[in-house]
Amino acid sequence: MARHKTFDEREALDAAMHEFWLRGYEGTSLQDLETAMGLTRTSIYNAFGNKRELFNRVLEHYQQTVMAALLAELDSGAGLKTGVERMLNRMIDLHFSEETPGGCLVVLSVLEREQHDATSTRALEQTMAAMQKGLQQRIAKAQQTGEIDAGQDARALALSIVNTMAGMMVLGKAGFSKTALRQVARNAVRLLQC
Amino acid sequence: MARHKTFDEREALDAAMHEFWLRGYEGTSLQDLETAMGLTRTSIYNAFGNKRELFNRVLEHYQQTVMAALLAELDSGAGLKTGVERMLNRMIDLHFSEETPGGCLVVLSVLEREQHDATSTRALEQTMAAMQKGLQQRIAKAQQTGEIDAGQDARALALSIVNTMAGMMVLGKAGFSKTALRQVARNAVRLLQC
DNA sequence: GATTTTTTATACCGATCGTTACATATACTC
DNA sequence: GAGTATATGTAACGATCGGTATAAAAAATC
Repeated sequence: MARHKTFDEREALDAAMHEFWLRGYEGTSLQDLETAMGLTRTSIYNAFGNKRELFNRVLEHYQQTVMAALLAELDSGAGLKTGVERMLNRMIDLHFSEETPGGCLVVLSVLEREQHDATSTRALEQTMAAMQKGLQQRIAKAQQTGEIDAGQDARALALSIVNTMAGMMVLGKAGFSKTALRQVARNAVRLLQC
Repeated sequence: MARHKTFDEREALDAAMHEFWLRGYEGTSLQDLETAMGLTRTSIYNAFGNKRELFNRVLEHYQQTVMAALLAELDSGAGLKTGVERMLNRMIDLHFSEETPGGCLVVLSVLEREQHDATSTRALEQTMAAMQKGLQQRIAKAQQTGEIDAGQDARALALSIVNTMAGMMVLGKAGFSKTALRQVARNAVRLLQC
């Protein structure tokens, strides 16, 4: 009977996710991953295949954890504006949290697209497109209930919110303060009320 | 009497700028730079010092060329809203131009801050802070002339514009269309009119 | 033409990269 | 305890990294 793995895959993915999130794909060496995951490279290769496949798993993990938490805030129940506000503020809190590297793994990876193959790039683009479409659907629904002015362009508003999310991650990395990001978030919500 | 350099420094900087803009700092090898600049590494080292110093010169060059062109649009004379609109549209055109890599060198470099030393990081942060302060001053002036509602927070508006600029560069790299980015730009200008 | 100074070219350095080959360890069944 | 299958550990691979040493080329003056 075979030996069982002595590590927790989810914890290992968490650790790898933090490294890629902090340093980017090529900026993260196998040595960095070994240290963070507490595994040797042969164990990493055995469990995940290669660096690229590990990254793709990490991206899924990011969507299922970090991004899912953002969507949970968006759908927290008190209306779209409140949901958007809560989601943007959660992103800000996450950025300034000592438990995460700051910024966004997807945003960083999209900008480092030269380092990624077609599979990773497609996954990244689809992630952002899905966020935009999800926002658009929620805005359209809020227009039906009368919470958002039906005269506004739902797609344009959704694009602006996604744009705000991406921009905030950049400003956060550029050293702008939490107060500054909160002002950006408030202005994004104001756009929904115009 | 000494031999003269046989290359044009400005053209060399342009070429290096395109490489760093496309691939990022560590993603750009000396080999890439040699090919793009048409120089051997000993000439690059002779003229610029080392890779880090070349990058810092490239950043200055980017500010003096690409970013100066954006500011020229901002200050093109027909009022702040028109100026902001022209600047944002110029960024979009630049992103989709076949002559440039797309995205923004400053935004990319800020996100890749793990790859940069304190000098480069400070220069990058100061670049974005200067843009925000420049916008804030122009907004305050437009409030004095009555073009912008004096009740609006100039700093918050400036932050939102800078955020929009950064976000658009990310969305551009994420594969969103020119039409989509134009909608984001329009919404940013609408915020000035609220 | 010789000399000087500087530029450019070529080869090489030590370090690190992602990955693989091979060895060792170990969990589990019989 | 032996055997099997799998996990983990160690060493090494070829390639590439940024940078340096040395050689060759060339512009300009004398």
